[in-house]
Amino acid sequence: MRDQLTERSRQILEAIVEDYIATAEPIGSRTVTRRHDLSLSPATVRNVMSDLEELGFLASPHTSAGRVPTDKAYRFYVDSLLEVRNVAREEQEEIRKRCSLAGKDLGEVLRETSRTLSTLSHYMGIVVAPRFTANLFRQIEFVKLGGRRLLAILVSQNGTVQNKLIETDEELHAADLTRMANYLNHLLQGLTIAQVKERILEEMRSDKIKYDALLAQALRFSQETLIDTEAEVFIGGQANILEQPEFADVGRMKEIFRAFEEKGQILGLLDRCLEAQGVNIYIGSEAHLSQMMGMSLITATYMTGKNTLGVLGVIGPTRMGYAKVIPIVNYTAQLVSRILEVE
Amino acid sequence: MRDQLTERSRQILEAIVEDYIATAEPIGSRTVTRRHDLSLSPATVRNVMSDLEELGFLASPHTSAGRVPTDKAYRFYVDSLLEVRNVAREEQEEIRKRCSLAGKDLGEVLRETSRTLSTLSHYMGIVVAPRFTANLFRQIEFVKLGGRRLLAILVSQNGTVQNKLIETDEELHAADLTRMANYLNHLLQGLTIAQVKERILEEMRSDKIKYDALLAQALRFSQETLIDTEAEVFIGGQANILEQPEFADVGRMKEIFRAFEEKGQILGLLDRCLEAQGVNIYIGSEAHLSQMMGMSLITATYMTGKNTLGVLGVIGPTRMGYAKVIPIVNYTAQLVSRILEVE
DNA sequence: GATTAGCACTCGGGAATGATGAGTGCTAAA
DNA sequence: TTTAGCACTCATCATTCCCGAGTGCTAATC
Repeated sequence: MRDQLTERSRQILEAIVEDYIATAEPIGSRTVTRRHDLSLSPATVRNVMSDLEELGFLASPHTSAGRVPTDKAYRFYVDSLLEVRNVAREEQEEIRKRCSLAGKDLGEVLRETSRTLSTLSHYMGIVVAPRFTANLFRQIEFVKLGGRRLLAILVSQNGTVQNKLIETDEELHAADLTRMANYLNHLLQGLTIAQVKERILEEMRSDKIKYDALLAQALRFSQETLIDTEAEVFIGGQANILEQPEFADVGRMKEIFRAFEEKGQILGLLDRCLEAQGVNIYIGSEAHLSQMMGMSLITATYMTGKNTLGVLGVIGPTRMGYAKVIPIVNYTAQLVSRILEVE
Repeated sequence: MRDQLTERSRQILEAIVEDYIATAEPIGSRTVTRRHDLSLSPATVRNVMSDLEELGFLASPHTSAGRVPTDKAYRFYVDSLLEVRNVAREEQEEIRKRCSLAGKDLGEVLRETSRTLSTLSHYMGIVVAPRFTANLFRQIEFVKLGGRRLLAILVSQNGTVQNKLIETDEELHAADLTRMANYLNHLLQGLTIAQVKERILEEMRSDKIKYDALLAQALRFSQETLIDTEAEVFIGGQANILEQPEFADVGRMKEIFRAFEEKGQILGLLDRCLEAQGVNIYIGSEAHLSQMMGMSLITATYMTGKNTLGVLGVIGPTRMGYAKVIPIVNYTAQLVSRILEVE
């Protein structure tokens, strides 16, 4: 791909992409020569631009309106042209301050992180909370509520809690509950939640269980408690995106907001980012999602040690300040990783 | 107030309010005579409308544009003119289906309730989750995590859970934790959370405590666990409100979305609704909130027995289908009450 | 006295018009 | 290969004009 383009076309393409990112207006040949010192005449630039259009890097909204980068152009720009900046001191400062623990619980930190991503980028910030499954099992407790209702509380190593209301067939004694909890805590010590699930299944098939109805019940309860709830997604600063001129049109805006109200829609995409470690970029059509037309997604995974926990990032128009946003996302991910490390 | 107006003015005001609710366009004298059979000429209607403007019920956007109801008119309409409809069978059906428990936890139910309110009304649905303080204490547990970190888990009668990560000065033994939990569970049995807070303070001052550092610590921990987190607010169907013509303007819309991103802003208003039992209506300026200009809020409290738990409702433009929305809000509140009753 | 017809007046919104300017593609000269 | 020149396109913006819905006032009518 790189060699289809001469050095000169590359320069011109870069100029157009950057100008368009800055102004959101179609770029004409004269504008290019005026704003960048290429020592070329507009006519020459016109010829080059015509070639670039032929190759699919540029498109014209109408005959006399200059040209606009395509998704392909942004992709080329991000892959080959972009010089990633550093995160400015003050921005580092702000991220660190706003994403700190400071007595907040995990949910609050992640919500605030999504907002921070949004204010710094001026687009939408997005954070997917760690899947519970990635955690280490710590302890399970049963609390008797009124009647036959039971609350199972599952605590993981890092202090996240999952609880589940269980309706039992018959009333259970406190002593029974203690026995069940002891049994499970012993059985599941030190495993990841994913392993816990397997161990429960194994144990259910074992002989020992066949003769002890109580333990069998304990296993069923713990299994029920572990039913995976949908991953939590925090989307921050939706209002910020309204500043962008591409959403001035109400219809477009309505679409966007509908899309993000159903967080599930975009979760599949984010799951894909979760699999690939590090920074991930989807530009417009690359996401293969109709709601993402004209939008780009920049994500980075956050992790403790070598365990990927979750993913966070920024969603904005394809005309996005990649050079600025990519390092911000990256820096934030690393910071969140460090915070959860200490946890 | 009622007697300032003759029967005829009342009819005309009602006609104007209803037409305006239906069309969102300023209503002129001819329109009134055309759409409602009052057997009056436009000229007469004009005179009446002029009087109504004088009295502050109507306003004209500009000289030749018909008239628009003021907040005062809506208030009068709601108080004196409105005939509250019943909730349609299918709507009852939908509310019941979507707000059912069906294995969901409380948060999910309330979130779905806010969405349901939104789809049925075409405005924004809003639900404030029960304050933890209103619950009955059931049990407190301490779970040791790594190092000096401790997780306190507080369970209420109805199965809601509040947990808090606590950093201790020195490492505690499991036996100590059990003793602490036993002490607290015994001490706080049967109290409401609000009472629990008081009891902890009392106990801290008692003599017994002075000679038992462990119990003193237990009290401190429980106190920390009880620090009230902000009430959870679910706002559903923000996108639905974009259908309304009054938000066609992007600037207005941006304002709204910003206002509701900071849920805290509106929480004060909702708290006021919480105090008054039953249905509450704030029309435009009545809320004394700049963000609520041009918006109305209809709420109803939900409760178990005689305990008010929380509040739910609908936010939309002042030009709102009160006759339809009020019963929907009311019905939903009753339904949610019933659901939580069984809980 | 209340109601209505008539009339002059206001004003926003939409259609028509035209100027402006940014931009293009093509051709021929440098 | 590059560039100057030129004819052409088209969105945008301001201007103008007209239309219609609406108003307030006055005088005639019930």
